[in-house]
Amino acid sequence: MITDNDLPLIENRMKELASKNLPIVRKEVSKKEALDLFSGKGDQYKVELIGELEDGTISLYTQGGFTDLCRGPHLPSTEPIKAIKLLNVAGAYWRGNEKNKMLTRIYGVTYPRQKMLDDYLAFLEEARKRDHRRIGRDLELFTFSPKVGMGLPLWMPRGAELRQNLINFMTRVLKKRGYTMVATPHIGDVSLYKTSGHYEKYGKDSFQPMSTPQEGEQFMLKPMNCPHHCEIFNATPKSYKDLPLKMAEFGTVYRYEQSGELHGLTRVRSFTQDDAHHFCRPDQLKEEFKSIIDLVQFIFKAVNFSEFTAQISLRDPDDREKYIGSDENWEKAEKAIIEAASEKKLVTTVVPGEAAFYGPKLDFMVKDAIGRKWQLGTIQVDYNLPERFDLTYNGSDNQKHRPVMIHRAIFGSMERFIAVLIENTAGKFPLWLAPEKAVILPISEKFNDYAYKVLHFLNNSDICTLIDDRSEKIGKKIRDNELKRIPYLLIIGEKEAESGTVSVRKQGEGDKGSMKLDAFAEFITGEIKNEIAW
RNA sequence: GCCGAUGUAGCUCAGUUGGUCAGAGCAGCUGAUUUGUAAUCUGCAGGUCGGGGGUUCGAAUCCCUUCAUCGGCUCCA
Repeated sequence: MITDNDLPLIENRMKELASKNLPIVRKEVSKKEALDLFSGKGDQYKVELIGELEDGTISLYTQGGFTDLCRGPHLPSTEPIKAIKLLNVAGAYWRGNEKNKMLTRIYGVTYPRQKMLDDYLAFLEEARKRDHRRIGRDLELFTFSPKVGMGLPLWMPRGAELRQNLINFMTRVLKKRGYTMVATPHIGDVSLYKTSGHYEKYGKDSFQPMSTPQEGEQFMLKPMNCPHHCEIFNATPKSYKDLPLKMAEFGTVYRYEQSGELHGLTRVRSFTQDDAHHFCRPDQLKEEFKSIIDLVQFIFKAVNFSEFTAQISLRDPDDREKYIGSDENWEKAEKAIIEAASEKKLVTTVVPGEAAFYGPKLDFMVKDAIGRKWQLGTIQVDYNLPERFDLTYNGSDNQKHRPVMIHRAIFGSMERFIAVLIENTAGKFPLWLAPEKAVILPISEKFNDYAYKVLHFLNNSDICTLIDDRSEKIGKKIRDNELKRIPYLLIIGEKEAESGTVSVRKQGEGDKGSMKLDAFAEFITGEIKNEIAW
C-alpha cells in the first residue's frame, strides 16, 4: 500500500532517473506483440486495454528498462524534467467505474524549471488563503454544526446579509425581465415525484419519504422545485397569450449526497436555487433560451465572473436507457440549445452523456481558487414534464396545445455561488454585496455622541453601518476592521465632530480624506448604483 | 459510498522514545488607558487532547472502532 509517507521516496527516485537523461523511445507494435508483452508481465489492466484497441494503432514507450503502453506523446528524453513535486495519493476506480476495483493514483506536477514549480506551489499556498471555508469562518459568513447535520449550512448574520443582497438584486432584475415570483413548500407528496419521474430515477438515492402518523401520507423533502411549479401552471387555464410564462422562486431543496461528496458550500445537502421555469410555445423555445443566455451574461458581468466556460450537455447516444422522452423531442431540444448558443456567439464545449435524464442542458462553470470548475448557471430544455403533468394552453385555434418547459438557474444555488464568489474575491466583496458598507471608528470615547449620530444617519439612509466603540487605539481598530473586509472605515475625532464630517478610509487603499456626512451617504449610494446599473 | 490523510481551548499551533504535558499567541471577559490612520498594558477565564473501547502501574502519545473534516475517485435531478 502506498501512503503519503512514500511520496518523498518516489519523488527522489524520479529525480534520480530524470538526471540520467534517458531517451524515451516510441515503438509501434502489433496487437499480438503487445498482448504477449503485457500478459508476460502479468499486467492484467494493460491486457484489458489492449484487447479493446485496434490492431495497428498500438504504441509502446520505453525508457531505460521500463516499457509502457501509451498512446503518447511523450518527451523525447528525461532531460527536460527538472522539478518534480508529488502532491497526494488518492484512490481511483479502474477506468472510472465504481463497480471496478479501486487503484491507487499518485498526483504530482513537474515543470522544466524549479522556479516555475515554486511559483505553482506558492500559488497553491495563496489559494488556500482564499478557500471559502476559511474565509467563511474568519468573516463569520456561515458555519456548519454536527448537531444540525453535515452538509446543512447555517448562514450567520453577515453571510445572510450578503446572501440577501444577492437575492434582492436578482429579484429586481427578474421583475424587469418579466418573471413572476412564486413560493412553494419544502415537502411534496410522493405521488408528485412519481408523476415527474424523479422518484423512479432518484427515489432510492434520496432522503427517504416521511409519513404522517394518522393518515399514513408519504411526503418527500423537495429535491427540486419544478413539479411544484407545474402544479401552479396547472392551477389556472392558460392561453397562448400568457406565454412565455416565467415563474421564479428562490427555492430551498434537499438532496442526499454521499458523505464523501460534501464540500464546504459547493456541495451540500440543503441549498437554495434561484430557480425559474419558462413555459413557452414550441416556436418560442429558441428565443427564450437566448434570453436566458443573455441574463446569465448580464449577471456574471455584474459579479465580475469574466472567465466562465459554457458546456452543452447532450444525451449519450450509446445509452438511451438513461433518459426519458421521445427521440424526436430530444433532437428538437438539442438542436434548440446548439442554435441558441451559436446565435449568442457563446463559446461552448459539447459533452455527450452529460444531459439530465429529461433533457439536454447548457451549463455555465466558474473556477474556484485552486482551479476546480463548479457548475453555477444551468439552462435545460424539457419536453417531458409538460407531458407528465399534462400541461396545456389554448392556442389561437382554440385547441389544446402542449407547452415546452425550460428549467434555469443563474446563480445555480446561493450556497455554491457565494462559495465561488468568496474564492474569486478573497472576501473583498464589491460595495453593493458587502454585508456592511462602512464601520465608524471613534478616536476616543469623547466622540461617541457624534459617532452614534453618524451611525444612525447612515443606517437610516439604508447604508448598513457598524460602529467600533471599544476603547482601543485607532490603529488597532483600523487593523481589525480592515481584516473584516468592511469597504469603508470612517474615522471620527475632534475635527470631524466639529465640522460635521467623516474621515474616509477605503479598505485596502488607505486614507481618502474627509467628507461631509451627507455627501458621504450620497457618495455610497451613488457607488452602489454605479456598480449594479450599467 | 470507496482510497489516503488529519482531528489538542472560538482560531493558529507547541507537546521529545507513554511518566507534573494539558501549554502559547490571537480572539473573549476584567481593570487601567482616551488614543489621529494596520496590533497599548494588567489580570482572569477557556480543553473529559473528536467520541467509544482496549493495552499498561500509568495514554494527548500505542492498538481497535466510530464520527467529522481535508485531498481525490464515483455520483450530482
